[in-house]
Amino acid sequence: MAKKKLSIKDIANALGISITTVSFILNGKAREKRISEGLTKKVQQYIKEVGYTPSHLAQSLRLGRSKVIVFMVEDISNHFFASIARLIEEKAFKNGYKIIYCSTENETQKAKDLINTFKVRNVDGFIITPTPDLEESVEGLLDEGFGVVLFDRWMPTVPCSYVIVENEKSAFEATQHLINKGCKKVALVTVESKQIQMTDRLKGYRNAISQNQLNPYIFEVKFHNIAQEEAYNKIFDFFTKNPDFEGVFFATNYLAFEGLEALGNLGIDVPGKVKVVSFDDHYFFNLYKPKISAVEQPMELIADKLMEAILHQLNENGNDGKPKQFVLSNKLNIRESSFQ
Amino acid sequence: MAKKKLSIKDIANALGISITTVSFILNGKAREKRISEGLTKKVQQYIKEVGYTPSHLAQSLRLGRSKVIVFMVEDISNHFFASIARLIEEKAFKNGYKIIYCSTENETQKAKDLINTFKVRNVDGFIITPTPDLEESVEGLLDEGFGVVLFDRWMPTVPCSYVIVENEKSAFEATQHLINKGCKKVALVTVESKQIQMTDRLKGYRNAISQNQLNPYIFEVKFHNIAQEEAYNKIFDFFTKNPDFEGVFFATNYLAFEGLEALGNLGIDVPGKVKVVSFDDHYFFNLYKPKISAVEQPMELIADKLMEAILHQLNENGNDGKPKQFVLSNKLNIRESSFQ
DNA sequence: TATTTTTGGTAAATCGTTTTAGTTCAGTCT
DNA sequence: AGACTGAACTAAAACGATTTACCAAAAATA
Repeated sequence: MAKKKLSIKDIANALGISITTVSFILNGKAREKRISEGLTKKVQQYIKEVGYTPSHLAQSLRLGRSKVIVFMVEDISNHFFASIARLIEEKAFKNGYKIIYCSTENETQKAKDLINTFKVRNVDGFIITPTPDLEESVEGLLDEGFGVVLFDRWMPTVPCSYVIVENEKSAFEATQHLINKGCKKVALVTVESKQIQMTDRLKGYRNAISQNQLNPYIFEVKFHNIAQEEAYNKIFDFFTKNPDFEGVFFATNYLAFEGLEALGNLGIDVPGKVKVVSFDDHYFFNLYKPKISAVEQPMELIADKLMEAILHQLNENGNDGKPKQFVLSNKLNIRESSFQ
Repeated sequence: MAKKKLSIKDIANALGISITTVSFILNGKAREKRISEGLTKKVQQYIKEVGYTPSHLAQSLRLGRSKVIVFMVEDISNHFFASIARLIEEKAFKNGYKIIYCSTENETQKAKDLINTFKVRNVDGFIITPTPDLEESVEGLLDEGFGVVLFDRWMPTVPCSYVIVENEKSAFEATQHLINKGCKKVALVTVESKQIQMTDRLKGYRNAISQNQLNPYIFEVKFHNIAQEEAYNKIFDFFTKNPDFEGVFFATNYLAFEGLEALGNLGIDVPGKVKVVSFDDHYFFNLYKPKISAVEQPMELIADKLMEAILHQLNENGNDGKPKQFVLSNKLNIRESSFQ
């Protein structure tokens, strides 16, 4: 026996007044619109009594904004993205926003399709980890007045808000750390990707290597959530053919997981023979034996800044039109057991 | 220069016909409503040309359904829930639904608040991992005609659709496996919770123990995402005081992670001295040395059935009013290295 | 030819809000 | 007394769709 939802009209009828009056009172405009205090109290009382709440759908239609933000990431089941999702959700909620999520699998076409779908659905803003070649779509969104904030990666050619971390600097530090610990032959295992967050990590590695007059050894893997096994096999191969490394810097934690398994199965002692550092810290790195050092991204801060940036854009008044761009610092968590 | 979004009225005006006609054509009712084929084609052509798509907000308001499903779990950043989220998202999308997520932190009040918020927002359905004492709220949702599917846990007193796994059976098997491997003193480490998914696992453990005429050793930890350290400390304490166990069954993977770390730090050999099985398989159990055996839930199938159940309820025609209740089988992944 | 049926459409109500532009009535000013 | 002011509300348009009920003209039937 579904209780019918009350509408503002029901309230107005029940009290014998007009819809307009109720609406004014609901929106706190009673004073301004000269509704008498007596009536105001009476209406508020009645509303509380019957538990009326306005329809957000109708409001959205009327006001042209839906209070929905799309959180579009590479893969929502990925630990990093899921954690950010969790933090974002809470902050969004506090500001009256809901979050819809979707995963692009880092496929440009899928990202474009998703953007189109949600544009139509009257969402207000997008938080996006852009896939390759998404510049046009993002520019389109901005042109059409949607809020957009990129994260994890950005687009040098698009003047858009973003929240990223110091990939190059942290990759440099991680590599330098391996070198400081005495590694002469230090490899980088990274994904085959032209995306800026990856090329920056590559740059950081290269800089550290060349500043120490060492030779770079770069191994790129096609990495896909689906193709985990392939990644493992490739890394296994790599280590089989190059057993003389002393240090490896993994550009993502998933690569590190596969790499550690490969090293383990090859019977290579970590950290005795090979020392390891990974980008993107993970609960497991602390649990694993030996503990693995890693670059930790400031999750809470990322989420904070994402919210700040998107709210800034969605706030008609506060929005000065300028994109907000944040570059945050990471923290290299050194776990000495991986270097003893 | 924001392109103004086209409305059905714009289309009608541009072609000098009525809104009604356009609407009929859009909804594939041209034949039925006797719109001539010529005009139909012309309108379709024009719509394609200018790229018009109807406003979902307006449709929702008019039709009373929003094509939004809320995915309300204990914690979206948890690997299990995030993985289900990922699968659900895809399936929902294919059926024209969007997913909004939120985390309850397993707090009853927060869950109730979220339910109220979303009821008001005109969502169509809820997929929920219920917190304790949520019966009334869920009954309320059902009364008001929302689609509801519970998962991970269910409520014996509420006739609601659900998708769960065979907790008791798998816990039995896991415990029996430890016993088969020669463990005489087998402990259960579980969370302090009256929720059915946990009490079922407890039951399974008890059954296996008593069928083998052994003594049960049950240790309950207050577990909270936030209180990880506390869990670790308690488990550490437990093992310190009871160093003579031969087998431990962890009722969740997070407990196992903390437990393994504690065992490691105590210098207790796994699996030499203590053998371990965990509920809820995880990527990491395969990576850990030694590999850890675990009960794997059928993620893909869970997501499938969740979608099936919720769509069944949201489908006016197909809905026979009966709740769909699925109890799925798990798989015990035996990783022999943890038993050698 | 007069009547009915079919064809091809349209006007207007509706969903639940917000907001602009009034309206009514009592009191004040001159 | 007549004009004006302000207080306290309200009617109606708008947001963008769907759908019921209706209509005019042409075709079919009697």
